[in-house]
Order: sequence, then structure tokens, then C-alpha cells
Amino acid sequence: MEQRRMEGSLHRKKRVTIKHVAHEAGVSTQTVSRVINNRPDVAPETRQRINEIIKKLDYHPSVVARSLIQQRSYTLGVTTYGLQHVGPSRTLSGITHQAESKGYALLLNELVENEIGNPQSVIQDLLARQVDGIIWAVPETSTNLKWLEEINYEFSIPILFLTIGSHPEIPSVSINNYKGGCLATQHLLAQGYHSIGHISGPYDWWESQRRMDGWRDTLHKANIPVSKNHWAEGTWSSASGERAFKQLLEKYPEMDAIFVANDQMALGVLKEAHKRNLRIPEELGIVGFDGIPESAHFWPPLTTVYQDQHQLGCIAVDELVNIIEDQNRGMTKYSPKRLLLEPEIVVRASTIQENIPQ
Amino acid sequence: MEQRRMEGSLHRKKRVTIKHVAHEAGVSTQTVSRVINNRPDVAPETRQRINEIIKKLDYHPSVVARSLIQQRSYTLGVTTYGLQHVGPSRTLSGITHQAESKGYALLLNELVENEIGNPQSVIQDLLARQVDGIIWAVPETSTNLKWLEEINYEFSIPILFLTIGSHPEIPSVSINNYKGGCLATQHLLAQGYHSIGHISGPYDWWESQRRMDGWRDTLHKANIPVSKNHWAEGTWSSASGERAFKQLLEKYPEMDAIFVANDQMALGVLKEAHKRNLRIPEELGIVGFDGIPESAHFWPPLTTVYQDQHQLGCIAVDELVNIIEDQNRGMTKYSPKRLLLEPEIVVRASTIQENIPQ
DNA sequence: CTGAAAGCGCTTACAG
DNA sequence: CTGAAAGCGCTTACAG
Repeated sequence: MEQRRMEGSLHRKKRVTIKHVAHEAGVSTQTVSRVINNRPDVAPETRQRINEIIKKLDYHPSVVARSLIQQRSYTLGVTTYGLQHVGPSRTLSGITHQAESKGYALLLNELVENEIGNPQSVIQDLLARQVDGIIWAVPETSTNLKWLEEINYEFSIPILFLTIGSHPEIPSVSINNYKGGCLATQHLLAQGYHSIGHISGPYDWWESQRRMDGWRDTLHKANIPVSKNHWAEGTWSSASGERAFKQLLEKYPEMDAIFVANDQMALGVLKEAHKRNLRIPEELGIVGFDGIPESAHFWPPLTTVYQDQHQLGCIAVDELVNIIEDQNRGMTKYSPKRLLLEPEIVVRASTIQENIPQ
Repeated sequence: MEQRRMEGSLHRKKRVTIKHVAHEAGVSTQTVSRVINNRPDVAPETRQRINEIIKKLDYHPSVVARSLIQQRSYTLGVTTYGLQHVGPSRTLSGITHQAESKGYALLLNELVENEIGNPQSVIQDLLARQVDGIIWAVPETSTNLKWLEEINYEFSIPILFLTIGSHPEIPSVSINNYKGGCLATQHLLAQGYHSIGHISGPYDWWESQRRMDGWRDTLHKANIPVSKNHWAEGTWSSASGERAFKQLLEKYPEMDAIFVANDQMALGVLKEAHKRNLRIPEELGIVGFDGIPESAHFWPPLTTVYQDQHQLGCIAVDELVNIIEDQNRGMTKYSPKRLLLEPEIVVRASTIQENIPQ
């Protein structure tokens, strides 16, 4: 081991700047700037010489300096919530991949509470760091977008919202949760179930409401009455699913099938069903929501409504970058788009009697 | 709706700068700077007047300009891998929370492959954005830290590594995976199981190796021979767990218990066990690893080795910030620390015959 | 094809 | 207690 190694990461190298390169090459910083930005008007010899020096000195332009002068940073802000859960992290993964391929860095923020005290301070933090746009990946509840009205929908940079239903004035990307609720319920009806209960997420969440609306409307269309006793509220966790299921069994004893608003809660239902020796799918059909990879390995494998949350993140980045770049091109007509991704039902053994190949 | 609203987020406001505030207050920018940085030497009246103007103009200092002049950004880089999985996202969640409480922003990067082509370009990207330090949250494999030697352990800023076992020269925080493997196996032995198989993660991963070492050493200590036929390799996914379990049943028919290197794979084992009508825990005891919340709702509920990945992220931030701040205080003696967090076993019905209260 | 000047929005010495 | 000057590392017009 040589001496340098012993020092470890103690040693803080000084930054190589455009001045060093210019001096070494005997040109102005201006010309170096042209080279690193791939401008056409540089003599080929000059360009090559400078490129060699850049490599030799291991020069990397400061994005910070560039951001200051250009008033943009090629960085997107991402405000998320509930990262420890599968859904939000899959979406974030889509965001990171797509941002990378579009050449943007990501400044990440996680809210501790869905009901945010002061969203504007979060946004100000991002603005102070000169982000070019923001992805607001916080699922809508009945109150957590009120601040939009208060600030009169005015932002100094584009903000794209994920998983929201209201506020058509602003650009957003969401899954068609209503459609998902319909698909789940239609499938159960088609399998011959009649008394179909529902376990929802927190009723305050827009996603919960829409999934439930899909369930209710589908039953109405089939002339099946829906009462308060036919559903119970969970919190998305498996434990809450188990709890809600117990309540439902009391309130709705004739229930022969159940649509559960996410796969985690469905897992809790399965556990309680096993405990009571309920046969699935004969005595109880179960449909989940999300389509997490694990759901194929529940026992029995779970029929579920698949939503592509990774793609949700990808599309969010695409949309936001489009808006940013349109704006920079000086396009004044900016019409907010609302995008809806369609979920798909994945049929497995928790709702069909015959064994299908798995 | 008024006119302003119709314009939506089209309108790009100009940034309010320190000059505007200074001009409005009739002082120099210097004095405003003192106020926003809470320096003591400002006349109380001046301070108050400036603060009012700051509020009135909605002024927020540019972190970018500050970063340029101070050569630091109060931003940490985070390079992660496999965000769509539960573990890494829980760790990331710990990182976001702790970074926020320490006053640091986060620049997020996700590798597409664990075996990285060019880690240095990832780091250069972060350096170009003036991050103060980096958390390298990419699980170690036998080859993906080779670049450390190539660059001779020299970084221009501190880098803290997560989930690594080699390279004691660099600061790191990891879970004691070896201990976890021991705990799992000791528990199975204590329950009276004798023929204990193992499903590992990809053998190339340091975490897999250590968990397996714990299993093997514990059996050796108990004078139980261990052969190649007693373990199989998975990829962490439930599907791979199911596959590996089928192989093991062939190779090791007398197996009466199994230690599975994560909960997802254990779920796959449970599924296959149900299919074959194996009684758990009577005919087969099962222990997982991770302690994801869902594991309490598997059927039967899964005994598992709990690791606190959220805390792992928190501690990573604490350590890195300590290193950064020591360095800024000019402390030259920086001795890299390796921290190991201890896992705990959580006993549930998949390994104990008597029903314990759940 | 190349360079001198100005400036992005701050902070850091240095005077007074 | 306050301000004039210089500068962080770049890019943007503007000349030539």
C-alpha cells in the first residue's frame, strides 16, 4: 500500500475549471465552452487539442455554474409519499429510469404525512435549487390539493401531478382506477358470484373512491343492490385487510366474493379465510388490485387488477419534460393534459374453479 | 375564474434576488446576506425591515448561487439499485427522512444493473452538481466494487457505502447478515429440526454469502454435515424461491426445515408447500429474512429475521453528514468506520407447533 | 473561427 | 453596524 492510499478519502482535490483548460490550451474560456457544448464553430484542430486537454486534466464542467447562468438546472424535483410501500417506489423507479434517459437529474423529497402542512415550502425548497419542473407524486385525498386553489394555480415552473382526479386545469397522469374497479367486479359477476363485498383503501383517498365507485356502479348495472354493509375500509396494509374482512363477514354473511382495493390487504383476507377454513374460490372469490409480483405466489394465486406503476413514472417524466421544453422554445400555448393509463385484470386461481396453468 | 387562472402555469415569474431586496430596503446586498444567514452584526431595526421586505417580495435565496460561491451544496448524492424492491426503497425512505431532518437535499440516481459499467461516470455526474457527499446504496457483489481499487480509494468528497463487507478502508453501514443466518438456523435447531436446507439469494451477492455462511457454520457447530445438496440458489423473487424449493425437495428429500434468504422467496416456498399439502410447521419449518410487514400475514405467518432497513438509511445519513462536517471543520484525522446493525428473529407459526397468539 | 466584456445570484474578506 | 470590491465557474451577446 502506498502513501496515497493511507490518506483515504481525506484528500480533497481542487476542482479543475474551464480556466485551467483554457490556459493549458492557450485559448479563451469561451472557446473551451464552445467545445464542451459541441458548438459547430470551432476549428477542428482546436477542438481536438482542447478535448485532449479536457481528458488529461479530467475536467468536468460545473452544472452548478451552468445552472446559475442559464437559469435552469436540467434537474427535476420529485415529491413523493409513502416510499416504503411498493407502489410509490415502483413509480419512483420509473421516474429515475426515464429521467436518466432524458438527461435530467432528480432532486428527491418525501413527505412524512400525506396531509401536508405546507406544500409550498417543499416547492420553494426545490425552486431555490433551480429545478426545471416538479413531479408531485403524492396521491390525492379530499383535502391535500386545496393549496392549489389558494395559490390560484400559479407556479413559476411546470408541475405535473400523479394519481389525482380533480383539478383538470393542471397536467396529470393517473391510472384509471374506476375502470379497474369495474373490471374486478365484472370478472366476479362473470364467474357466477352474486354477493360481492368490497374492502376499500382509506376512503379519503381519491384512488379508493374511484375503485369503489367502479365496484358500486358495476353492481348497480347488474341490478344488484349495494348497501353500506357490503363494504369496509382499510388502510392499505395487510393487517387492515384482515381486520376489514372480519367486519365484513359479520355485516355481510351471505357474501360469496370480495374485491379488495390492493394486494396487500388481499393477503390479509387470504390469511383470515384460511384460518376459518373457507375454500377459495369455491366459497369465496377474491380479487386484488395492483398486481404486485408476489400476488402470483399467494395461496391460492390472486386474481388482481394490474396497474403499471413503473410506466406511470416514465410517462410522468416524458410529459413534464415535454412541457419544460415547449416552454423553453417559447411556445405560449400550453394546454394541460390529463393522461389516464388503463389497468388490466390478471385472472388466477382465487376466482376460478378450474385450475388454469400457472 | 379570473384571467390569471386561465393562464395556468404558463406564466413564468422572474426570480426575486438579493438585489431587489437590498434596493427596496435601501441597503447593500451584503447586509441582506447577513440577515438571511442570521449573522449577529446587524442593527435590530435594519434586520426587521429587511425581513419584512423579504416576506413581502417572497424572496428565497438561490441555493445554486450559494453552492457556487461556497463550493458546497448541502446536497447528498444517493446511488441506489433495485428500487422496485422493498428493501432498497425502505432504506431510501430512511435516507430521505434523515436527510431532511439534517437539512440536506438528495440527488437520486438508480443503476439499471447491479454490475455497473462505469461507476465513475455516475459519481462524476454527482460531483458536477457539487454534492457534499455520496451514499452508495448498491449491494456488494464479488465484482462491483473493483473500481474502488482502480481509483486507489481516492474520492474528492466522502462516500459512504451501504451493505458491503469488504474494503475496511472505507466507511460503511451494513446489516449483520452472518448473525442473521445464525439466528435463523439456531432457532430451527432449537425447535427440534435436524435436516435444515437453505435457499440463498444470488450467490454472487455479499449478503447472500454471509447469510449462507451463518447457516452453514451453525450447522457445523451442531455437528450436522452440510452438503451441496442442502442448498439451492434463488434470485430474491418469489418465483425463484418456488423454483429453488422444487430443486431442494429433489436433492434433499429428508429436509424437515428450510432457511430462505428473503421473505419473498419464502412466499414462493409456502405456495409450493401448500400445493404439495405439506403441513407447516409439522412437516416443514420455514424461516425467512427481512421481516417485511406482509410476512406476518402469510399463511402460516412466517418466522423471519428482521432487519431494519429504514434505520440503515437513517444511520447512513448521520454517518455521512458527520464525516462531511468534520472535514469542513478542518479535522484531518478521519478514520473510516464500519457499522454493523444487528438483526432480530421474529418467531411466528411457520416454525412453532403450538399456536402462539398472533 | 476566436476573444474581451459582462453577468447569473450569491458570499467572503477587507475597510471604515 | 454597514458597504465597495472581488470572485465562484460558467455562458451570452457582441466584435472582429
